[in-house]
Amino acid sequence: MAEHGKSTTTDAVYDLLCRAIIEQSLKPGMRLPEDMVGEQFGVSRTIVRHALVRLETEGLVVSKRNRGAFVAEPTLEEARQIFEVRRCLETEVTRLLVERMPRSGFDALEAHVRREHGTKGKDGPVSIRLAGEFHILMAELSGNAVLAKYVTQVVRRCSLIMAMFANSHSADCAVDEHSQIIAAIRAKDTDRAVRLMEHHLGAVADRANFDGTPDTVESILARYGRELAQ
Amino acid sequence: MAEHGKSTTTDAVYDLLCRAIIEQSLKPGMRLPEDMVGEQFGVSRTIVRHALVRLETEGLVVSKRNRGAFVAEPTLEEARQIFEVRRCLETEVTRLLVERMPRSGFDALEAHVRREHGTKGKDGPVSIRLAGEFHILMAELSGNAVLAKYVTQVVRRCSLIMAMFANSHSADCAVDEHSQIIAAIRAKDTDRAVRLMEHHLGAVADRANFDGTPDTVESILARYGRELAQ
DNA sequence: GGATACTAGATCGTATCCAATTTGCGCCAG
DNA sequence: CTGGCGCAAATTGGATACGATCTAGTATCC
Repeated sequence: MAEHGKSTTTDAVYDLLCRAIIEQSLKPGMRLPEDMVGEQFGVSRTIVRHALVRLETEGLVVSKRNRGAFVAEPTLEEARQIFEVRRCLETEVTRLLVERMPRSGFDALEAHVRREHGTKGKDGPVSIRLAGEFHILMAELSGNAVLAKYVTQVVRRCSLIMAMFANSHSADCAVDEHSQIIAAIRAKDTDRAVRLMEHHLGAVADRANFDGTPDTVESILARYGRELAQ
Repeated sequence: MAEHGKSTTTDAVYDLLCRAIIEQSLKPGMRLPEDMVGEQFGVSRTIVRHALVRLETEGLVVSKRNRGAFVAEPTLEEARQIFEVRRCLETEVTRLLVERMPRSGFDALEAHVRREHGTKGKDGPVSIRLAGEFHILMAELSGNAVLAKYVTQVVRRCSLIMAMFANSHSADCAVDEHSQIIAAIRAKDTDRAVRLMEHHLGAVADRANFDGTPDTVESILARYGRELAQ
């Protein structure tokens, strides 16, 4: 977040942890002891704490007083709230893009969709991350940096949620929906684009089996099992 | 942000700095040397840096590499973007409140409006803060904590912007608009409530003389003057 | 007068220390 | 064998000192 200056050490640690969490290398609920993290990355505890503070303000980790930091475990209620905000923000992004898509915007979006197709059927975490980055790219093209930052945060938390709740046949089918959204924006059809985006996000949320299915016993036990296995 | 634990020292420093910035005791562009801040509050630089990291991620301060932290000076373009996001988020809050305003919600809102009336014509910074807290209260009543957090951040940055750009007859006239919004929500008139909210935010933005007037020479000089006077 | 080199000041990052609190274990009583 | 009590270990929260690094402003030289 340092304005123009090169990436500071804190930023590097933050980025690494961020990616590790989103790709589910660090699983939800897992502890992040400052000593261990600092030792692994070869930095002091101070830096790790700074990175953890940032991750906490963005909702990817939660820290319990005098107990340390943990990878966030969003509850279903939190997940619902996050998706609500995400729908709100991304429909705005869609509206803005219909109005003012920058010149090379469509090229960038279609290039990304091609990359998504490349990982079709491959391992889940990476395709979840790529799917999220499509939405982040859209937000950045909107020209509103503040909006893009919030979309980035929300999409990342959604990636974490998807990693927790998603069924095996995860987010692949969404790639076609991405293409449709691009087409609607290109056609300057605001209503259709927003409707597609809402449907897309609704589908993503459904795929994470929200409404209806509350926590099953095995999912809870699986989570506790992971924590134990740590 | 610590979940249930008591407020840690970092939180206290963060809150103090936050209020000081919003009430414009710390003026935009002012330097925040870690030594000085820590000395004034009686805490070590470690704590101050944590608080500054949080304030930076929320956009209230910017830190330049090896130069330290400064109170943010939003440009007009940033201000425009922030207001765009704010309108998006707060119309969503309004829609949600029409659907699901909690029981004691109207009492809380009207009590706040009365407090705003109490400071009518008094000093600007405090009434700017109160006006902002009305919107934050609305967001909290929406029942979506994530949405409320983002609204809080955006409103705070708007308070900073208002403090920078607002003319002398600042935000007092907005109190009546607050009452009208409450009435529309109570009547479950979504369209009217959203329209009022958009008009209200538009009026707030106008009051900060956005569109049309770019930076005047005197405002720029005033800012540099403040920085020099530091 | 303008460009370069140098010094002063601050931050960034590290290492180390102490205090507070939580956890987990053992011990003991019933 | 079960339940509660208390103590010790581990970890975070926080403070301080020190070196490295970068910026800014000054001084110098052409």
